[in-house]
Amino acid sequence: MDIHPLKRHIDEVIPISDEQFEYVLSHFTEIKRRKHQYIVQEGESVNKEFWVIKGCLKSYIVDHMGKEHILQFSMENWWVTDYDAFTNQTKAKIWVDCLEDCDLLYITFDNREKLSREMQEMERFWARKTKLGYVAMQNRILTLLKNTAQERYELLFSQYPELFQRVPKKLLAAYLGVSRETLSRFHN
Amino acid sequence: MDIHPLKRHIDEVIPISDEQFEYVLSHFTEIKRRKHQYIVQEGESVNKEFWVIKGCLKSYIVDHMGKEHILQFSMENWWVTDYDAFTNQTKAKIWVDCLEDCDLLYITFDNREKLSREMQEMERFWARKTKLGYVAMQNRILTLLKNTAQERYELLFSQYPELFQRVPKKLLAAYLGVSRETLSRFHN
DNA sequence: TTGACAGTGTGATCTGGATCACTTCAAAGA
DNA sequence: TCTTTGAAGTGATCCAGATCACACTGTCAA
Repeated sequence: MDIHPLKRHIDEVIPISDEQFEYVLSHFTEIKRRKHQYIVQEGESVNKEFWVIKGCLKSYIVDHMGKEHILQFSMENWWVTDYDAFTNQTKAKIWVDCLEDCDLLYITFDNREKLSREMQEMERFWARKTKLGYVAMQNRILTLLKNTAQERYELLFSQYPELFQRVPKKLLAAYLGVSRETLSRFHN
Repeated sequence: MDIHPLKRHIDEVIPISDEQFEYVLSHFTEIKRRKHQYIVQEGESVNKEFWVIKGCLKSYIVDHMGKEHILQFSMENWWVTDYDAFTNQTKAKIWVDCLEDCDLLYITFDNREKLSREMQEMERFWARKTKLGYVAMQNRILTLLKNTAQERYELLFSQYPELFQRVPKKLLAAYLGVSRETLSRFHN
């Protein structure tokens, strides 16, 4: 019998029983979104955190020149929302939209708080996820400080080769902080 | 009577009783370090997290050209360690050293785990701190992607004017990802 | 008192990567 | 089918910021 992908994901950090997982899952809602649809829009309040069952999304801001800067790509098993707006319950400063048709699970802010209070396992699970995210952000800062554009490109390629199959190169450029023309001149 | 600065700091997030705080504090140790001394060294294992009572420190890496890249400055009321090494119990990839004589409190990894298990308030306190740190890292990434060197300089100045009094400008340059010569030509 | 060494400023030059302009190709819609 | 739109490559030019070189000042230790 199939294990739910979210259970498998949680088990990697903190093993929980089937009963516990059923309870956890009852706090989530499944939704489908099509390519080009938004799940977070700048200026709106954000009371959902999403988990990607299937698909690929981008989180980004648009600067005053109209240029996109990508904060994160989210594929299968990734969590995504505007964490600033979500954790501080303020208005979104970023956009999150689907690069492909997506199957998603979401949990509301209130349900997340509730689950965290009720189950120390989930509190610890999310704490651990946030720590790992923090470290990942820190490493990205270091990469921006110490590596050239081409080195950053190659690092991304070695870490997430599947991204290069699924995402247009101009978006990779917007993630790496390079122009699409310069990125197009790399490697090959 | 004086409130302990760490209690004041925790209370800002989650109010706790004096008795609870006494218990929390019993898990910390106070130490003093002089200017130029390290509290975290690359290659060593990291089983302490520090809280700054007084002083100023820098966390940084040294790249293959011998150039310093600063991840963070830590002043009064800041937490600091190599979080990658600390949370994953691996070897440090960064250096942390004192820019001034420092008074510090530290908690060991085991005591932190213990406190988190025993007091949901502390688990929540640290969870919240990590989330705020995550958001701060994210904003720094966005700044590196979308702002010019001069804009980053001005943003830093408006956010942490006291840094400019306490820290040599070449270190601010190493934090902002600019050469010290270029930084020296900004503003005045 | 006298080096030696930070920290800082500033001119001159160089360069990685941005910007602009155009082309080709493929997929999507009417 | 035709047309429009987006992805991607590439040449030509430009520029923010790096690098190199040097000067000036203050501090600290022998």
